[in-house]
Amino acid sequence: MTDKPAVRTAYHHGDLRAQLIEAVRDLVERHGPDGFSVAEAARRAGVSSAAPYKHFKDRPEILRGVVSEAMDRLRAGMEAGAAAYPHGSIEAVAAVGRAYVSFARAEPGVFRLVFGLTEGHADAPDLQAKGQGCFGVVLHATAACLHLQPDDREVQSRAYMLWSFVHGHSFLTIDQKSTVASARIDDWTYLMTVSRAILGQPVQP
Amino acid sequence: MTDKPAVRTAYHHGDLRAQLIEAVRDLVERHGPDGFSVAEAARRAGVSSAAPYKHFKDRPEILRGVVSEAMDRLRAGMEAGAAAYPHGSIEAVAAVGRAYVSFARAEPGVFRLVFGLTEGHADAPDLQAKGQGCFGVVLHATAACLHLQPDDREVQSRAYMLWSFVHGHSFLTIDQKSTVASARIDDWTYLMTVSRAILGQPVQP
DNA sequence: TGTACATCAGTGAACGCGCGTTCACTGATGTAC
DNA sequence: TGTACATCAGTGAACGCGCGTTCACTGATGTAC
Repeated sequence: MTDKPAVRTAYHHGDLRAQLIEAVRDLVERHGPDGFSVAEAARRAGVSSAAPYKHFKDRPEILRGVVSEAMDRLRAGMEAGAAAYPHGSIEAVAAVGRAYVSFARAEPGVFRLVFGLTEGHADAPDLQAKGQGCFGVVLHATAACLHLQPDDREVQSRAYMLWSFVHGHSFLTIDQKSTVASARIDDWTYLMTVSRAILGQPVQP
Repeated sequence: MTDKPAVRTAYHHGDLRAQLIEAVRDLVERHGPDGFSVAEAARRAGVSSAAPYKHFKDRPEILRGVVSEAMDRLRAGMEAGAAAYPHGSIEAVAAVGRAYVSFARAEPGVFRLVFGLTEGHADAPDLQAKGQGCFGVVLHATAACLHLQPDDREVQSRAYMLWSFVHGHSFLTIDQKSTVASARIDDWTYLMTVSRAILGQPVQP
């Protein structure tokens, strides 16, 4: 009950909490969203199987920790993508999508976990807020491109279309379903084509 | 080793194999892709926990059975969707997408399983073929709409775009992520808008 | 600087549980004569 | 039609396993005086 924030690095272990999250992240990556156990994560962090319970209430809470951390990275990637191109350009929109797809490709297990969280009910307020934050990046890039405000109906619906699209492509890619369509083109051409198709049409008044 | 095909309905149990698949389907629906056990499925079917092994080699094989059956239904739904509108119309394309989204909404757990199968490695040839069959429905509707052949590059890439889109929308819907975008419009308007955006542009020679 | 004390991260043993899979078996069904 | 036999779907008991979680504990660290 001190007024110090929870900085407290390097206590006994160092930073077990962060190491557990990293261990779980890795396990999820290797064995899928449900392919991890608290025991295995503890083993990897070099602690007893009871130690994790000093940092997390139960198994789902650990999963939520992993998701939270992953969403931070996803958002950072999307923002970096947008920032790499002129504000308001279609390229900036496509780059946000590219960052999304890259994340999915780099960490398919975690990506699946982020969007398939059923056990640790994903309706936790902080996760909900982070999701909103990620969509906000798409929303702003879209708004800038259309010269409208982010809360405009037209912006909302076109941003959602882009999101659906990129989300679907991400999943099909990591599930290797995209090989079903034989004539594949590269990501960037693809994202630009779709962004143009969705943003390039006249805005209805 | 008789030359009879494996018809053999109503033996001892009746048709345990089908009942097990149905039980697992239901469990996956209730508890997610990994939330089922062979034991629980057997219990539901009213047999001992060893009985399933007379019909399936192991746990993953049961899952593959569920996926196979689900893909049959998905394809049938898509074909029915296409058939409900004039051949070559944009409506027919949108209707294929609508069937896909409906399937995801009706059976989110199974839908996730179909596309996230990691354990029972989804590269089984029969499942691969069924996936190809589903995409074929999109491909044919797209080809008819563009007055081109299904193996045309342009058709392939536009069909894949449509698929990405519908696939993403399906996932976002069942994950309730689509509520993040506040200004939601109804499915049909949405599917028609996107189909037009993707198919309505001039075909490059 | 030194001492006494409070804190709390991590221990290690234990629990009860349900699981996947195996095994030798039983007994209903289909078939050949 | 009746009998003998082969088949094989389903049984029930058993196995070893790893899991999630709990509990009383210990001992290193930070802090107050």
